Amino acid sequence: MKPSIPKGTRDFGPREVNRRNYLFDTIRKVFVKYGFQPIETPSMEDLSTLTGKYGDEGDQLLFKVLNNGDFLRKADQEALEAKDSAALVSSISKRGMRYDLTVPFARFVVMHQNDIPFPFKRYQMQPVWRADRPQKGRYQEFVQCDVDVVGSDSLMNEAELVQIYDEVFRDLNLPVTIKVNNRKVLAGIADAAGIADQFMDMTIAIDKLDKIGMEGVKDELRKRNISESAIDTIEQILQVTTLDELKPFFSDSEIGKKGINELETFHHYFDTYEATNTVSFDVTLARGLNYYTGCIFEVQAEGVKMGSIGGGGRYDDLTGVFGMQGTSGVGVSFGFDRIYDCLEELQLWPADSAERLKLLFLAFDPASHTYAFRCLNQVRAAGINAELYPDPVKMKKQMKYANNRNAEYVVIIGSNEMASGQLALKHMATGEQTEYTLDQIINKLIDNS
RNA sequence: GUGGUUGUAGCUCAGUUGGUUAGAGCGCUGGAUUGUGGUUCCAGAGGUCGCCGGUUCAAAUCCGGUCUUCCACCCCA
Repeated sequence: MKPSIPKGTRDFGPREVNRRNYLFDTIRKVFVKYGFQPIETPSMEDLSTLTGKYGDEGDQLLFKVLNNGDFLRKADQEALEAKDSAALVSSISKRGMRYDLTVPFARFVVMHQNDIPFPFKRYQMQPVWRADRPQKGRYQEFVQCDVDVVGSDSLMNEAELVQIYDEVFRDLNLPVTIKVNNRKVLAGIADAAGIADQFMDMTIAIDKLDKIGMEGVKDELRKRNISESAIDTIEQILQVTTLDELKPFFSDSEIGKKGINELETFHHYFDTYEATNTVSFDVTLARGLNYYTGCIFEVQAEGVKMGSIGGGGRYDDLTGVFGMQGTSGVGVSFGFDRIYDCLEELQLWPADSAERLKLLFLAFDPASHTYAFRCLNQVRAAGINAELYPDPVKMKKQMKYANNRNAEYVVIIGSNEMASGQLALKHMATGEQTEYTLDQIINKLIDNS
């Protein structure tokens, strides 16, 4: 048979994995510096944990795991008869692949509430799965790196999370824009326009401003049955670029005022930090997931055509659905694979991101091959990563392997070297070759590593 | 989920209105060079033309289906 892998999934070779590890390490280092602790959760969750958390579209994108055994016999026979897939699902699938890391985290917090300290600061870097139609930067299996704080209402957390964004992308040399808004400000806009009941329709429309422009947004609002007078108000508000300009619109909206107040408090903390990247208030930022209730964030890479590479915000009561009321959380997510794609496109990989082979031994004949093997063990005992070409074949072939492995040094051993104990150490990049004893070689490689 | 797009050697791609044995560059293997890689020269291997079916004397080429890729929606990381 011809081998293949499912759509939207990828294999990663040594080159990719080395680079992915560099990216993991860079992100993790910042998470740890800010005091976050790692957790991991299973790839599968009970389907009941996942369904209904991401809206109707999200539910459709959930990968469901078929029950084992004779699942059709136990299936809902009515639904089966009627070919009603939606109704059938719950009787033939009790598990699903996780869709993000936030909902499993909420489940984790509730299940382990007696074992974890609050506020609980956790990070998590694991794959998630979505049955989306793949495109560039859009996969069915991809990794998210999440940091969340649960059990603290302080806006200091928001400030720290944006700092984490800034530091990670600074360390990666990837210039980004971090957009900040607040869900309560959006509610205030709906208030000001007198359409509080059409809040969702309004946010969906204005979220598209970047893409379809002001006229497009107005059309979209009309399509969603929003009145002309409300559209006028919304249009005026969308021109706003600072919090102060926004205030007059919210004179009668308590929630709007609260939103502005939260953003001001956020800045009170955040402005003490010197950011490398652009951090800007953006009234049009809405973000889809409906569980956000406070500040919201989104990260856009500069100079790459790519969807958002990160997003997050505050949710006042995410653990509520699992029976733990009144616990607030705030968190942000890094779109690992999209960031990888950006770094790839902009060629931002550090030169040493690949774990290169330090030293490769090459031998001319069987006798020197065994001799080289003894040398190899001494070198490894000193902690230097090294290999011996497994057979004393033609030197050209062995040298070629050294090139392919990107070996930094080779040591060539034949009868002469065995007799004198002086080994030829060759630096592959320069071609320079000098004779040393094995001890000298070990010292030299330890020094410059 | 809707509409479109793509698929030919390991990789990047040619391939005429349907017409002999499907090509190139790079890579790979061997040799020039019996103790030294990246350059050069020579030779060689490697393809069920994504898959299944149809039309035809004849299909990489036309038609249908399917899978995959990418794009626009939708949504999002």
